[in-house]
Amino acid sequence: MHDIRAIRENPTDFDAALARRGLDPISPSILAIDTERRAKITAAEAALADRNAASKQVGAAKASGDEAEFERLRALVSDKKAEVAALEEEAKDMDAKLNDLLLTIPNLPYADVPDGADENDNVEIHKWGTPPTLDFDAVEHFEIKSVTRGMDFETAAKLSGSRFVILSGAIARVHRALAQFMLDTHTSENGLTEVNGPVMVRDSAMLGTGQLPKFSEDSYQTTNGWWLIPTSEVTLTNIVAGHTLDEDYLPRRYVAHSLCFRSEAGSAGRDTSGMLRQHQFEKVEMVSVVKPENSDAELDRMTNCAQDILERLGLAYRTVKLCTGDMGFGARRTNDIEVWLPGQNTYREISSCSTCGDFQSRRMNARFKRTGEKKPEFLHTLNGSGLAVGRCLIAVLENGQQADGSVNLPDVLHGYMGGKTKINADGSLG
RNA sequence: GGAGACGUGGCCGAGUGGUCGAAGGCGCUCCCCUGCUAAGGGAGUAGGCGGCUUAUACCCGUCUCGAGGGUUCGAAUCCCUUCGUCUCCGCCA
Repeated sequence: MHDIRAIRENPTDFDAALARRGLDPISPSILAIDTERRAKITAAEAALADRNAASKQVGAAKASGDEAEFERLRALVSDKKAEVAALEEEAKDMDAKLNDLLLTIPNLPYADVPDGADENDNVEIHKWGTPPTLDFDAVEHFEIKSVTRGMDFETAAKLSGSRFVILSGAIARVHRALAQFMLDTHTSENGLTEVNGPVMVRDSAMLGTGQLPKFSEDSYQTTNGWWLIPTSEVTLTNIVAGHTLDEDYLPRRYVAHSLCFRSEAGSAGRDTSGMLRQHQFEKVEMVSVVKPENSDAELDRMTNCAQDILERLGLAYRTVKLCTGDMGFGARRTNDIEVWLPGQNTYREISSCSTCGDFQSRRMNARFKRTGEKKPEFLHTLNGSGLAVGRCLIAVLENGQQADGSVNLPDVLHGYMGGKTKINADGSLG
């Protein structure tokens, strides 16, 4: 949600920033609505002021017992009623019109975000580790001999259709271990507060973080109107919706492990094999709520938290700063972390860390008040995966694969695996 | 699922049709007094929107007592809808 006053003051910069996202100038139509809106408000309020003044005199006349005057004023106020109602209606319509339009406009990229059309224009800003050198041809995760039995797409399709999977045995265990490892690391080492919250939310929550009104097709909705969250960013960020926080309550840093649901409309044909892109998946999500002056540093901190998980797992990755054309709706700047997948012989996204500035907090009306200051200010919100659990499973399996079809597990997971260190070629733990 | 109660400012809590954006208390800010492990006195203290403006400073207008709608000349106060909270019963992981 954009500040209409900022647009009013500098429409040229606003359009220029949106142009970097490939959008046509929109400030003229916004300002036209805004101008009319303000004219309507002024007119409606003037009429209201008249009515209120007369109404006040009605009370005085009644109190003094002047019945004739009372009746006269009463009629006057009554006459004003229709006029006021009509003007208020118009003002409200224009306000809604402006609001509806503003809700569909994406966030403005920060100046340092590189221009570009798609992922090919993203800029690498960090690289860690070396892809494993294998003396055999690496295969994709679902082709690894020890994995096939515990990763069943056919049976899942029978139950639910495509883009679902049933994990079992050692694979399910590694998947669970990864989620626990991530949560433990973030809470014990990185200072995040663990949260376990709803995966079904109202419209207002989805509006707050920006999934609605534009992207309703991307998510699922229950018959009674709840949305299945596409990410627990929705749950975590909306914790502060509608609140005015004390300055010393900040920063808030949350982490949650949750199911996520995505329709993947528009992804037909992409990543159809394996469990890279599912309708239902698990993710450990981080959300930070901070003061404006701290959000840049917070994005670095959050990105480091996500990278830290991969480093502890010993997985090679690179971090890219997304270009304007590849950034999500609500982001001002986004760092994607891409993990090396030997089976695909490339880096694939496993985390996306974004700062939204005050874009979401304006939608949610989430503010804070500085000590001693009168005016509340909008918070800054950030979100990032830390990490996508399913994709991390893929990475662990592909990077740990051996010539005989077994998989060596990262050291940090051994404690979560009852001391087991590998998945044997037959699928058992060893 | 059934029955009932309730939703007021940062917090607690008065207020059942007009003088209420709203008593009182707590908290917080400033000032005074006092002087040592404490207290006393005074003042101030909601937000949104529109206008004015260099201004997120004043000032003016307007809206907001969970939200939306209605009755009325006029609503925190009456009615309806809705969301939420609590209590009892039922059911249940």
